[in-house]
Amino acid sequence: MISLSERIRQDFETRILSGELAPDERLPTEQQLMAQYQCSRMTVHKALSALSHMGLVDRRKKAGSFVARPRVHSMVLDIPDLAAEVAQGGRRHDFRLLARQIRSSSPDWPGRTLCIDGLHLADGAPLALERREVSLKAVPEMRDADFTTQSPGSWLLAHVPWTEAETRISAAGATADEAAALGLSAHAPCLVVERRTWRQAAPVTHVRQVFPADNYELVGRFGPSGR
Amino acid sequence: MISLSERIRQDFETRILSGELAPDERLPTEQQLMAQYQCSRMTVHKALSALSHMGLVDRRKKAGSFVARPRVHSMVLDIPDLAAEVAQGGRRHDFRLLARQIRSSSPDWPGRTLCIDGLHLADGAPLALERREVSLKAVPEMRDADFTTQSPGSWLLAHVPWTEAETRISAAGATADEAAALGLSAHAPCLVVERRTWRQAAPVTHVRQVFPADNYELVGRFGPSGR
DNA sequence: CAGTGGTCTAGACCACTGA
DNA sequence: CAGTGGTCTAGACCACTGA
Repeated sequence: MISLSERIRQDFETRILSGELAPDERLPTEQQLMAQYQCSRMTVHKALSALSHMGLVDRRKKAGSFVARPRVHSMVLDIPDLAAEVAQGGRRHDFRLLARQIRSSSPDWPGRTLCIDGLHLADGAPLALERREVSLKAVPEMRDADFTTQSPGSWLLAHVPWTEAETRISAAGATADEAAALGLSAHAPCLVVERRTWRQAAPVTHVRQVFPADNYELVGRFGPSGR
Repeated sequence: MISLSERIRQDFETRILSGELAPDERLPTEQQLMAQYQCSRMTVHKALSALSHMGLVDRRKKAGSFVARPRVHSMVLDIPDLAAEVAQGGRRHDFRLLARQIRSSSPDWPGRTLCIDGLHLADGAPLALERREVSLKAVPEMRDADFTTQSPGSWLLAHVPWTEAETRISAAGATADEAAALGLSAHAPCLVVERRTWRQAAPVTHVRQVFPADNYELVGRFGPSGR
């Protein structure tokens, strides 16, 4: 059973996405909607406020509420932990540790950092090559963690609470080292996902994951069915 | 001046992201927060409800509100129209029409489709190669549109209201044709952005954009600064 | 069964801003 | 300056579910 405010929100979402309400068209005022739906102002306000938050409606004081013009496709992209994502697809995930070293302080990284190279495998086949730096100042416990069974990403997800993150997605040709580790020919096209995370403006980790093309893609949706 | 409910929301966001409140830790009840902030229940409810919507907090009846465990990094990726994005970066955008034809009905596309090949240029340099199919059944007016000045993407954004969309991001080596059009060597790594859009479950357009690697990247953020 | 969150009401005051 | 949306209050009833 959905709430009345959710029904009002869905009504207008449907009418906007169907084109019945065109961009720049004015929606009824909250007063009119109160009469139409026989409910209090807070209930219609919640519905219109949610549409405004979604970017489907622009609300302006005195002027009213208007169907927004589509400008960008803002897409919600879920980037889960690789181990979780592979497991959800019903495949077996393994992480093979390739190298591990501790580096001293650098301009980018105050304090010592743990540098980890590893390979993600899905059902035994190479999925992605990962190079990660972790600040031991931010996460000292990681020095003694074991990555033969658990990937550094999974470890961090389980041991470090919420962080701020920036993700960059690009393409690149595999370097000689990357090609060798992934079983590709040199310069083979790859998808590169790079993520930096912080806690309180202090860097926690920086990871670069290289996926052979045609082996991985990111999918995002926008629309009423998508939520 | 921010509202009280927004301040409450930010207080808890900060405390969660800083780690002061650890995953699974219980937050105060709405009753306790009413006393603490000297406000009504609706005000604290709005704040906690927003945190729940953001995924930072899990709320369960009778049990209470708890800091959520980080699982995925859901990242909001804005994929604007290329012309608008280039212009925003202070560069000049041009679209060069390479081919245009009308195809008859196919299994994938009921009704005739308009097929457009073109090249996006930023300050005169190739930015992306685009191949697009548009359903003339859904958008008959497009048959007579002029794409020497405006790209098909900009035209659609201006003439077709909200759609549902699915975006896929992957990497691929340039085909011979793509390489020639973009001035690359064959098999050069490229970022591929593919988007399908619908209105009322009827396909509107399908576009595949190929960006030379190192020429383009997608950036998304998660965190308190990001909103 | 009692505590908690989800929703709603009927009112209020206010800031903003377009007619 | 009057219409509109933003926020808040003090209450209510209810569904859910863990102690």
